[in-house]
Amino acid sequence: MNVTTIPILPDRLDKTELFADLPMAGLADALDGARIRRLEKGATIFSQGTAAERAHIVLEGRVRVLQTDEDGAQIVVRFVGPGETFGTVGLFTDHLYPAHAVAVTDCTELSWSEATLLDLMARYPQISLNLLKVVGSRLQEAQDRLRELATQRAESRIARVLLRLAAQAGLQGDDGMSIDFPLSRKDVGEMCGTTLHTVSRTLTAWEKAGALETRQQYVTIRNIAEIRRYAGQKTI
Amino acid sequence: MNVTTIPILPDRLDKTELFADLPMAGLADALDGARIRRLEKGATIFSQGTAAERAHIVLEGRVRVLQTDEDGAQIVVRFVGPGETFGTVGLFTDHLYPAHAVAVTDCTELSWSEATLLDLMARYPQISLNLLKVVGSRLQEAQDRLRELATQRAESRIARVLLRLAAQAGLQGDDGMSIDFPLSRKDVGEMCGTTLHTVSRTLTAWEKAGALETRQQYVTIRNIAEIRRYAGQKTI
DNA sequence: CCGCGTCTTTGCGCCAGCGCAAATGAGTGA
DNA sequence: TCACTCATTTGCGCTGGCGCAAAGACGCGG
Repeated sequence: MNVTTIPILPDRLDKTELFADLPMAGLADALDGARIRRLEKGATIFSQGTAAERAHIVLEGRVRVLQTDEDGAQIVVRFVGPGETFGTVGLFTDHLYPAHAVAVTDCTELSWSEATLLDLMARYPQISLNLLKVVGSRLQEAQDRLRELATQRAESRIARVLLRLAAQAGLQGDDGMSIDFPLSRKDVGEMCGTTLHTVSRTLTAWEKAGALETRQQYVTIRNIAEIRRYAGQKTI
Repeated sequence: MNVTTIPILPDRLDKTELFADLPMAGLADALDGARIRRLEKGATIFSQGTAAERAHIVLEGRVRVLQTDEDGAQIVVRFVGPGETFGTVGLFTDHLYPAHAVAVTDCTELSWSEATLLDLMARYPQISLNLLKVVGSRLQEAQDRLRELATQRAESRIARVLLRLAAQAGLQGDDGMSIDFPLSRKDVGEMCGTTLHTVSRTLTAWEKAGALETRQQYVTIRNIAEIRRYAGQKTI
């Protein structure tokens, strides 16, 4: 391990979902068993259906997690940002990754083998609780999305995707809140069960209404209250 | 506690998702802290948005878990059967039940207070692993449903709901596999994001094709291969 | 055995948004 | 700077299945 990075890391681990609220010894042990990697934009971290052997955390950058079905249809499960955990569910179920993970930007990633993680969990039970909280929150979010997809129209689902991304990865600037990673119309469509065409039409309309601004692959929300209005809109 | 029920229960607890693979002492401890209840058909077990204070297991009968949104739109999250856990995610996230739970048939239910469960988890780490497996599986299933809802047509989603229910609650009879609890067209619609009308039309068509039989609130699959065919069907 | 509430079926019209297609614009590597 | 690739926009026609409405069918309680 690189001497210069060691002093920084325990502190950063403490700010991750998985290792929050651990005693210092636990952070040190966790670091000890970690593998650290730099990933270039576009790199595949793991593929759907392959053996799930490691638990992962993003330290820097952004990772897209997506599922494919037999017909080639894709959905974006989520974007994973600094401090967030991904690729762990498979360790506790069928030992297969249920999705693909790809670096959207250059990333720094930490990971632990299954044996190391189980050992850490046995020694520091807080990790189990953290993991339950993570998986539980993901489940609640998935169920919210299911309800949206089943009951809301495309426009309001698109608005909700933007709000969710802004909450997770929004940078407040003086011209509004911008989402800090490249996000195509196709990504948004695959996050809310519609086509890139519908997303494009909708965003163009909102841009004309002054609620947001877009550059290629980037979105800035100018008027978040307006977006909330689109999101909350009844079917009527 | 009733003397006659005690000798039976440790054995049955061992067959639940949550307490599988525990040492005998753990089963006894778990039983010790459990509250057992009989519930009549139609009884509400907990309501969405109220404080989540207990973890639940169905011993007998069937429970419907459903979510409502502000507009009154509903979705059925799942049907919970014997041995299965429900209402636990809230304990690890925001301490609110994320859904309603209602007895579909007369039920026997066990439950544990949060403090008791945490204490059991500390003493028997296997419980944490079991819980992670349960929540992880639910998450995977939710994500599969999301993908279906986003990419498949109504007919194939209806077929998949039937297959899932048959796998979970199917009784093999000589005339086919029947789902062992009352299931209305509305339930099916709310499980797969369509209306009871579309479900009715679709099931009628399948019944005419000889793939299944329905009585009021009950479905028997006569030809499961045919249903799989409907499920796997491309968009074309 | 009758009445009533609930579940189910079925007809009909309509429209949100998909599928297809093509043009334009932005970013990148040589 | 040019060529090429990928993202985005926009037009147009079509249709799955929703919304509405009303008429059976079932089963339960009295």
